Amino acid sequence: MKSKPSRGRPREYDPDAALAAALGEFRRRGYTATSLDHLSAATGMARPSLYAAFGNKLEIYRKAVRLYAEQSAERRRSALFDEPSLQKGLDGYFAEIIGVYVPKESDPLGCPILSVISGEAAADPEIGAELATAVGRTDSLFRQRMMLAAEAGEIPAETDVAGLAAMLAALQHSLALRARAGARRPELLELARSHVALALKAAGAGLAEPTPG
Amino acid sequence: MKSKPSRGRPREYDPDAALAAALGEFRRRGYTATSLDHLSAATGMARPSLYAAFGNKLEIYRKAVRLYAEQSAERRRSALFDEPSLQKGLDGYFAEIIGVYVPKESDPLGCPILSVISGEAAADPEIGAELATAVGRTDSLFRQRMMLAAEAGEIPAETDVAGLAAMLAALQHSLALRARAGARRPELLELARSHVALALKAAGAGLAEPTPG
DNA sequence: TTCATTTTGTACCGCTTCGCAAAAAATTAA
DNA sequence: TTAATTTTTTGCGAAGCGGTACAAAATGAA
Repeated sequence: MKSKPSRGRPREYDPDAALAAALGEFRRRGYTATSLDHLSAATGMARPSLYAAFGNKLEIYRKAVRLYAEQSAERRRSALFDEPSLQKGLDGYFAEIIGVYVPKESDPLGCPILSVISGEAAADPEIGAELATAVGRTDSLFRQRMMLAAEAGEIPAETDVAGLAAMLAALQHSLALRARAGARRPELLELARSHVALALKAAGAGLAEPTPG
Repeated sequence: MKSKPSRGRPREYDPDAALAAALGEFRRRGYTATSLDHLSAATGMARPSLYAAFGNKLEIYRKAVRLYAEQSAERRRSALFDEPSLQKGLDGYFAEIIGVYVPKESDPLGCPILSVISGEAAADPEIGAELATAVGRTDSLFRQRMMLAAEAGEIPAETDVAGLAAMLAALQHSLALRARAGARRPELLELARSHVALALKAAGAGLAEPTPG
């Protein structure tokens, strides 16, 4: 990670801005349908510059996604873990997610990963691995939160933690898909609220006595 | 729908078999990444024949999907509605779904609709409409079944039917995605079982007294 | 000034894409 | 046999694809 190579012609683009613009193209068009020319136009970088800076198309996508994930991960984690109430934490988490899946300035675009590379995942092992990693990340996030909830007595200790976590992951998968199919924020927010409420009801949240400590 | 045009050179292909082969290509490669040459090789039909028989790429996909939907719809409907027990009906339905999403002879491929055109849905309005239609079909299927269950007293009459149906649709969306990410049958079957169990628990199934009539 | 270094812009590579025109082949009807 | 009809085959054309070679431009260092 060289910080500032002082020699040579200074670059005219901002790498993070370029990656953000690239991700926008991928989200709108899908992975395969996005060409290097599209990326070149969206970033303002000539194709060779793009290649020199980030690598080939898959690497551009991966770097763009990594940047997006890093930028949004903290907000999600905070919504989920810094809120004492489990229900409020989940509602906040999904509100955050929906805000990304349905950008204010544009049509619903869904998830930059789930909604974009699902079509290519079966044919390209590298893309398949990318998708599997994303799914696994969500699963483990929810499992962590559910285990904490079980320890804190927010849900009964005998709850099927993995099943409950999977049920919440399913909500996320469904939101991504519905956004991709054109659903708007109010519809998705209502869906998330009722799904979370039902999931917590299934877990027996509120029926158990909180354990001290 | 002309049945048997007796005149002219007889066609050498079976239209339904060709569409099934085409759908296989779409499922493996994704919509955009599947070229007419791929379809030509898979069906054994030359590109102009393909074009003359089914139309352009999108029409080929649509016709292939319609054939698939017609062939699998009856099995799903039967699993869901012909089984008196709600839980068994749902378990049978999802077992059926998982059988399609993870074919025995090949790697997991996911849903021929949800997993294949998600990437293109935001850029192409026609494909977006195709995806929205598929999502809506699943929603209405589950809503019908839940309303019947409420009427039959299998779940309390005051149940949030739409929310419960959406929760089951979310399971289907999640199964499609997980299959696309490489998940195998046992994992998905276990996931479906626990999701259905939790959903019915949330609905309060079994806690209400069945109403006669 | 001169050189080393880095980014940019032009032009091109071989290959694939979708779509179609036109001819050849295979059949039935007259 | 001849004509009419339908499908298959061949081949093309204009455009697009991912990727790269190479020279021009812009900077700091010597």
